[in-house]
Amino acid sequence: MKVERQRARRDEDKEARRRVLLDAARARFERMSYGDVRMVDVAEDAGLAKGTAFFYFPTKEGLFLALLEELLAGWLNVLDGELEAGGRWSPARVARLFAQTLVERPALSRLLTVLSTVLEHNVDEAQVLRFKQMLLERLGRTGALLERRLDLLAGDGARLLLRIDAVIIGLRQLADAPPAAAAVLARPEMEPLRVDFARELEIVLIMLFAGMSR
Amino acid sequence: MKVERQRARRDEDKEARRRVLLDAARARFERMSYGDVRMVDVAEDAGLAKGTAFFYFPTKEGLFLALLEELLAGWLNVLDGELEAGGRWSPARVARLFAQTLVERPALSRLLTVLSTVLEHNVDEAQVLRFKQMLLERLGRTGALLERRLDLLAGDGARLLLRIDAVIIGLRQLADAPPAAAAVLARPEMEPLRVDFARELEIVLIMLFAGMSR
Amino acid sequence: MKVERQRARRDEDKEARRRVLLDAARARFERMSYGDVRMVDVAEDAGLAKGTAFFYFPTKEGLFLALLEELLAGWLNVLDGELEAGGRWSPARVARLFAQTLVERPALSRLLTVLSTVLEHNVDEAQVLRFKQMLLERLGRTGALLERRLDLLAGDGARLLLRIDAVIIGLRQLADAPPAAAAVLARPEMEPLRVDFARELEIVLIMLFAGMSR
Amino acid sequence: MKVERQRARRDEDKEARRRVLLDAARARFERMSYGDVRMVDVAEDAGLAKGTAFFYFPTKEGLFLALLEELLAGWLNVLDGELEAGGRWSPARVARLFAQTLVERPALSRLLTVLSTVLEHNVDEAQVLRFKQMLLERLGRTGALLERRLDLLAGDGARLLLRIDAVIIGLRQLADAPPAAAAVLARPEMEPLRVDFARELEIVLIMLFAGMSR
DNA sequence: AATGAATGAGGGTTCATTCAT
DNA sequence: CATGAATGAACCCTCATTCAT
Repeated sequence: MKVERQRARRDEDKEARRRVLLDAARARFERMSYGDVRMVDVAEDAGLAKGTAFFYFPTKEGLFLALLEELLAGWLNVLDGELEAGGRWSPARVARLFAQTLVERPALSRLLTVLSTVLEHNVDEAQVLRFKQMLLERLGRTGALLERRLDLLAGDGARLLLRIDAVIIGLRQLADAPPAAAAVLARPEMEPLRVDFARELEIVLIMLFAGMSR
Repeated sequence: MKVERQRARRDEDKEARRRVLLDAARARFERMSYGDVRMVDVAEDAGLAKGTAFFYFPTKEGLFLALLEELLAGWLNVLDGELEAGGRWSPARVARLFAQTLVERPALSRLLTVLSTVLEHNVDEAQVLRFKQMLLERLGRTGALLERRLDLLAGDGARLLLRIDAVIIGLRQLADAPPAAAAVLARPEMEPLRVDFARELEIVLIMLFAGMSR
Repeated sequence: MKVERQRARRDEDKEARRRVLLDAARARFERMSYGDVRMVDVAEDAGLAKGTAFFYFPTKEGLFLALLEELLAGWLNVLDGELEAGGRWSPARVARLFAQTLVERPALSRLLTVLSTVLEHNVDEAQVLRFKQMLLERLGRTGALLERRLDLLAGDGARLLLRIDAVIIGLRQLADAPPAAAAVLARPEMEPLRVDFARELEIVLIMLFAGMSR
Repeated sequence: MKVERQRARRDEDKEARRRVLLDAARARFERMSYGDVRMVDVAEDAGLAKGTAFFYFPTKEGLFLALLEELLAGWLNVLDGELEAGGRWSPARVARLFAQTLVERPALSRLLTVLSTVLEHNVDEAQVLRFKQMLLERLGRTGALLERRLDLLAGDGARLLLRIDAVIIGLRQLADAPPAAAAVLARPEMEPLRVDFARELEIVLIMLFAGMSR
């Protein structure tokens, strides 16, 4: 029990600890709901004691907000990379890009879902500010690429991304049915109410793009 | 202390009890978050004891799911009434109709937000079934009207409504910023991240409609 | 585990529950420090579940403040009874009365010790008010008796009782040495620093009385 | 971040470190309760890292016990100086001396209050022994002066000081009302329960002296 | 000596839900 | 039906202390 792990003295070591914690948090979150993830478990998965986790992240919300920040930035990086790459871009291709990359990142869309309902509570303004600033900047950057690829008016890109965000959040919730709901939706007659996240996202995005083009 | 209130013997009396409970629940929910609403308070607002509330609604989630059911049906009724009424219908007018009627029903969109994350947990399958069946039917009905007013293909109406649902959920969450987030968003440079629910909903719906027309 | 005890419906039954909880609290407190007493244990000693204890007392502090209130009132009752009884009263006899009755009530003086440091925190003003009002009234009553028995000026009785309270608190703390201190005090040369609560209280009270007489 | 501060090699340097820590501890303690003072803050106020503080003082209790030791010795020094100085000494003058010098040292009386309840826990016997020996000796010295000034029997001085200690502790606690209690005491009718530390101490000491004189 | 990561015990409180009366 | 006791799971975070570096 007293097996104290090697101490992280250097900044890079500390960064490594954050990494492990973030990874552990994501791993758990991918298997269960936010509420079911317990800090003790995340810490232990990371090979640390409970208190140590709080040394690196001020609160549970802070930990997951940081995770969201990371996942979001990573995703936007990928989007940027793709969008910058040459080739012909149709709205459909853009939509597919969004849908596919998101399917590969289930934790991301699910975290977006709890951002305003959970993560932004019990986190100090400073961290929220940092998050929003990152968001603002990245929305601008990716938005600009979108404007080019979708032939939008200047400034419409970021706005569109915000709307895409809303659609992601909404569809994710519709698609993630709890057990009881899933059972009901399994009935044949309920087919019209079933939502396949990726498929539906792609469709709605295409609709959105069509509606936004000049 | 032990003054037992009059008992509801007839079905209509019992129905009245449910009414009062639902109204009390809505009133509280309009002033605070779902988590902050306590069953004791709802019961007492309704002039009943805590235990009695559980006689009429099996769980807290059940109570609010019933409330959502009611609000949703009421809202769709209004939509139906409007959409059936004559006059010329442009996508913009439909969008405005949705946005305006929703603004008048803040509890509705906020409940939609917690439907899959909260309400459908801890509720028996029977109630979920009832809810979904109602939803299915109403989506069909209102969907048909939409098809007419927006000149959609047969069957697209219900699908569109589901997508509208997603947009409502997403925008509502983006618009409802917790204190810390609200403070950050108040900064001038954060303007691009601010979301006005009604305004944005109207815009997105118009985009959606445009993208869906044949 | 689900052995639900009989429910206290009538007020007298509820009063009985409070009794049991207060007794359990006192029993534990007599064996250990305030901090070491855990609510779970008190509840279980009382044959109740943890949550039930909080039904009867809002906080741990509230429970012990109620206990102090009771012990204090009981003690003052006894004092009143004795002081009212005929006979000749010398300051020494009064002092002895205080000392002896307090020795029989170890929990009382120890609770007085934590009153302002612990109990009056985390208790709502209403309960504090109730306590202080009781104290005020009882100080007046017992104070009047003291005036008669010690031949004091009118009004000096209550004031004297407050001072006695201070002395009780101070001596109790000096007398209750923690292990490490007790070990040191056991050394022969430390004799001058040892304090026997009852003995010392009696002496100091006599001094106080002497200094207060007209 | 890793800027190691200069090391204290010579004994006088180490002594200086202790000084700074004690001063920092007192400064914090004067602004908040013992429990609210955090070791990290004390250390940082002293320009040291948390761990370093524990190098100079084994425990938090140890730090504050050392502080009490110092304050107490300083106070007794002052008392001695005054009592030794010529002039005529009445009990009232002695009482005033105690009260006034204590008012100038709020931390002292408040620390006396937590001596047996907190400080003497979690401190090794050696430190307690040192403290008690100092106390014993100083009580003897100051006691002797008191005997002279108050015309007491030989040996009564130290005993009296112990009793004064008790009175200080008790009155300090009665005088320091927590918020809720302070609010209640502010009511006009509660006047009889209000305690002004200095004023009351002076009075009680005079009573004590009167009661002790041969 | 100095540092600051690492540890982990520690506990009161809320509230949905149940069920004896 | 109504009531309101009774239940008990659930849980984050602080902070004194240790000790690897």
